[in-house]
Amino acid sequence: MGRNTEQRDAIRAVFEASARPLKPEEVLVLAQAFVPALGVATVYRNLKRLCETGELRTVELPGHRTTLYESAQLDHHHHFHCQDCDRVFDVDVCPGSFTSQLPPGFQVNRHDLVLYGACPDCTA
Amino acid sequence: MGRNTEQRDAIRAVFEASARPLKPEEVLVLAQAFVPALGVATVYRNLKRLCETGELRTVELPGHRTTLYESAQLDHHHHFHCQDCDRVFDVDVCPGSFTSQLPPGFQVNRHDLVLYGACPDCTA
DNA sequence: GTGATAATGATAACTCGATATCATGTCAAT
DNA sequence: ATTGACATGATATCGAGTTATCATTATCAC
Repeated sequence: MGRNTEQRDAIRAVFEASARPLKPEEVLVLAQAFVPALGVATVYRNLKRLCETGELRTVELPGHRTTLYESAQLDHHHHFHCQDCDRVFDVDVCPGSFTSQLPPGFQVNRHDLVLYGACPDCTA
Repeated sequence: MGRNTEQRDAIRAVFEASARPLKPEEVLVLAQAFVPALGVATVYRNLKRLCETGELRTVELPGHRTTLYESAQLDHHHHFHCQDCDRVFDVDVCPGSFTSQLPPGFQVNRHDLVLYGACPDCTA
């Protein structure tokens, strides 16, 4: 169980080359540069599998109808969502912990921050 | 243009009584306590309308496939999502703007912050 | 190389939130 | 009370995203 296929390698390559989380649809298009005949089903199958093996992780962004995926090896970071082109970028800003500013009893394990606005391509 | 209906009043009442953002489906069920025959289409029509009149606003939360709605009279705030009981709380913390910390060209209009952890009830 | 079988690709089918349709009901100005 | 425009409710429809089906292909242990 677990054969290596060129399709899966293509999908891995796509995530190594990407600076931002990707939708399944984007993965499909990008990976077709390596394997033109790649099909949708294979993309979904492999995204699921690569998450199970810990190579990828899911990213859930507000307002996005679909789940995005990114390499699981990335450091803690947040996301910038361009309201014009709808792409999502990784950004390094982080507001830090909030536990001290919350009412007693609230314990923060994790936080998600999403910035919305215009990316450099769309500002121009 | 603009008649008052008991359906719309019921939907208003639901939001006044709610301490958290609601899905259209939740609004439907809750408002049916006032108007049992209330239909889905009416909920969607009125959510849209109430947003246009400025009474409600939309809230987008990660992991939610649908748009949520809340009263527009609430001050700027963020949300705390309890991972145990799955409830969403309003919290007053705010990380402020980030534009200065971003690469040039990124322009921030808005941000969403979601904290995940345990609420007072679940910490005990 | 061979063969068992895992993986793929094309496509149909499904999910589910949201919208469109349209006959019926209701609000409110008169 | 009348009436016409607006709102409603049941249902069909839409559409994006995802999954299921299944015949075909490709991987890899041997």
